[in-house]
Amino acid sequence: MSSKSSSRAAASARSSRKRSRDQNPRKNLRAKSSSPFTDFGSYMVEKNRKLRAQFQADASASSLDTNNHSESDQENGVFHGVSIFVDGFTIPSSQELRGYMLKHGGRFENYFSRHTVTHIICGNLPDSKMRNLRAFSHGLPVVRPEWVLDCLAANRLLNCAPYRLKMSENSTRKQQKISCYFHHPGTSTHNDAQNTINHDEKIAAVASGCSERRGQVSEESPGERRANPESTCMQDEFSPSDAAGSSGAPSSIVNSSYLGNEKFKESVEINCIEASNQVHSTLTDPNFVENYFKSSRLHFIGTWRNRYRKRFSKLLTGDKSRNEKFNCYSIGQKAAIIHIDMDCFFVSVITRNQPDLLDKPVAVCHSNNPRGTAEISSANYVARGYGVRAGTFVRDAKACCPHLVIFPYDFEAYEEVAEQFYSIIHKHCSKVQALSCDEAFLDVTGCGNPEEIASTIRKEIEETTRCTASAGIAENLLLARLATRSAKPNGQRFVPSEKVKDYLNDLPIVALPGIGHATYEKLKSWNIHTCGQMRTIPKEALQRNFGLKIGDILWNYCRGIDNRTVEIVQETKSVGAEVNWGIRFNDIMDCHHFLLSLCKEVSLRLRGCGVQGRTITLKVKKRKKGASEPVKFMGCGDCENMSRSVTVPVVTDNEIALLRIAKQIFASFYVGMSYSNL
DNA sequence: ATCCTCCCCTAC
DNA sequence: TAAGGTAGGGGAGGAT
Repeated sequence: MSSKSSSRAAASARSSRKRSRDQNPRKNLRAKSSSPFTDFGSYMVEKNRKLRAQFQADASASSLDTNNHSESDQENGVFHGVSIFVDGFTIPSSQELRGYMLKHGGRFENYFSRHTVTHIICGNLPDSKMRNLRAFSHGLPVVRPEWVLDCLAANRLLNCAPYRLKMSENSTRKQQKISCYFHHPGTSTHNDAQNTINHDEKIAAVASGCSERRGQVSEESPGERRANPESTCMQDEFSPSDAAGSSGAPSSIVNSSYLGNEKFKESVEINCIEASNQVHSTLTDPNFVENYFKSSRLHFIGTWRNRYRKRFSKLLTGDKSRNEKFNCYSIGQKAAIIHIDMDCFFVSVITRNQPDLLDKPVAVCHSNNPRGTAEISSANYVARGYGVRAGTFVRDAKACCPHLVIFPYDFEAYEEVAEQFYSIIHKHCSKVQALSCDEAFLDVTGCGNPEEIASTIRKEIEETTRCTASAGIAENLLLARLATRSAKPNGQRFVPSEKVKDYLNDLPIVALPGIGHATYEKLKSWNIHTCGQMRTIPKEALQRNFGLKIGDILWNYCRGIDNRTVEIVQETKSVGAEVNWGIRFNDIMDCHHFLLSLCKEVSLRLRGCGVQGRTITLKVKKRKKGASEPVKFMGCGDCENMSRSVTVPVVTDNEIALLRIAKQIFASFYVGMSYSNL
C-alpha cells in the first residue's frame, strides 16, 4: 500500500478466548475470584473511582511541594465545594483548570454526572453544542473559564452568574473558535509519558502508570483571545516562557497563555489552517479513544449488557443450572413467551417530559447540521412517516423532513430508564432474558394470563418512565418477537398457535431474525420475499446455500418453529474494543499511541469482567487502493479488512502483554508503517 | 474426525 | 463537522 493510504488505517483489537487447547471454551476465560469487579459493568465506576483517587493523590502531593498550601488550605480553598466538568476547548486548558481545582480545594470530574458536578466550564462552543449542553446540564451553571481565574485573583468564590454562557455571545465567537482548535502531532507540550514514548522502556513506564488510569489530559493549545478582556485577568503579567512549570500559584495561572505574544499568535494561525479538517481524530486528541467511547451510541448499546449484569447480578446468580431449572415446566405444557420492547427508545426518553413534541417529528442524533453526515440513531413515528429512519444521514433526514426536531444523546437518561424498565419486568417475572437496554424476553409459562401480565407491565412502564412499550405474546420467542413488530407502537398482540400459518404467510422474510442484508439479497435473487414463498424451498437447498445450521433455522423460522428457550444467564466468551471513526495516522507514533490506547481499554475491560484471555486478535482497516475520502465525515470509507490472531501460552489481561502482541501482529500486516524503530 | 484461524453475518 | 461498537454464531479450508 502507499504511504498515504497507510496513514489512513482504522484498527481494532480484540482479546478473545473462543476455544482452548482442552476444547472447553468456558475454561478459556479464567474467572478471577479476587477481581475487584464482578463483571465489566463496574468498569466505569472503577475508572471514575481511580480518577478521583488520582486527583486526591495529586492534591495531597501538591500541598506538600508548595510551601504556601497546606492540607487545611485545600479544605478551605477558594473552590471548596466546587466540582467542575470541563466541556470542550477552554483557555486555560482543562488540564490547567484541573490543576487549579487540585490546588485550591475543588474537584475535577472527568465524566459528567449531574450528581457530582456543580459547574460546567465551557470556553466557547457552537450553537448546536450549546443546545447539547443545555439538554444535559440539567440546569447546572455553564460558565466561562474566566470565572475560575477571577476567583483565584480575588481569592474567593465569586458569583458565577456574570460568567454564564449565553447563546448569542457564543454565536459571535464561533468563527474564531473553530479555527483555533488544533493539535499538531509532535508539538505536544506536556510531559505525559503517553506522548513521549519512543522506546520500550518508556512504554513500560506508561504501562505501570496506566493501571492507575490517569485522568483526561488535555493538550488543547491556546488559540484564541479571551472572550472578556475586561475580566480580571493577569494577562500582561505573564509571558509564554512561564509555560513550562505551572506550580498552581496565581502567577502561573495563565502559564501557557499566548496573550500578548505576537509570535505565538502567528504560529497558532498557521496550525489552524493545517488542522482545520482534522478536528476530532486521533491526530488532534491524545485521549481520542477514551473520549470517543464516551460519545459513541453504539458503544453504549454494546456495553449495556455488562452494566445490566452488574446492576441485576443478584437476579442473575451465574448459576449455570439456573436456565434449565427455570425452563422445566411440565412436559407438554405450551410455553407462554412475552417479548417486550420500548417504542423508539432513544427519542422517547429524551422527549418523555415534553408532551408538546408528541405530534412533531423528533430524532436523536449527534449533530443538527443540515448538511452533515451525522447518523440518526432513533426517530419517532411522526418522523418515520417522513421517511426518516435510524442510520439516515442528518442531511438526508432534513431534506425529507425540514422541520425535524433533533436532540442530542443523553446516555445517563437511557441508563436510568432502562433500569426502571428492568426493575418493573423483574418484579413481574423471574425468567427474563435481557436483549438490550429496551428489549427483553419473558417466560411466563404457568404464571397466569400472559396477555394480562403484558398489559400490566406495559402500563407500569408507561406510568413510571413516561415512555411507551409494546409487547408480543406467543408460544415461542420467534413468534413473540414478530408479534411485537405488528403491535408497535404502544400496543400488544397475542398470536395464537392456530393462527401462526396465516400470520406468517405474507410476512416479509426480512422480518425474520437472522435474515440480514446479505441473506435477504440472496433470497431476493431467488425471488423469495415472504415466509410463505420461503416454505416452498426444501431444507436441503437452504442448507446447501446457507450452511447446515442457518439453513435449518431458516426452514424452521418460516414455519414459525423456534426451539430456543429464554436464557437468563449468558456467558462472556470474548472481550474487545474497536474504533472505526476518526482514525487518521501521520506516522508510526500516531499508530503506536492508538494501539496502546486500545490495549489499555481491552486490559481494563478484561479486568472489569474478571477474565483473562490467551488469544489476541488485531483487526486493521486499510483504505482500499484508489478509494477516495469517505462520504461520512471522519469515517473509514471503503477499506480492506485485515485480521490476525495469536494464541499465547499463558492467559493475560496485561496491557503491555497485549500491546506487545498487537505490535507483532501489526508488523505482520506490512501496511507501510514500520515498527522496527520501536 | 476434530481442531484452529480467518473470515462473514447478524442483532441490538 | 462527529463519535461506523460489541459480541456471538457459524462456515470454509487447512493442519493435525
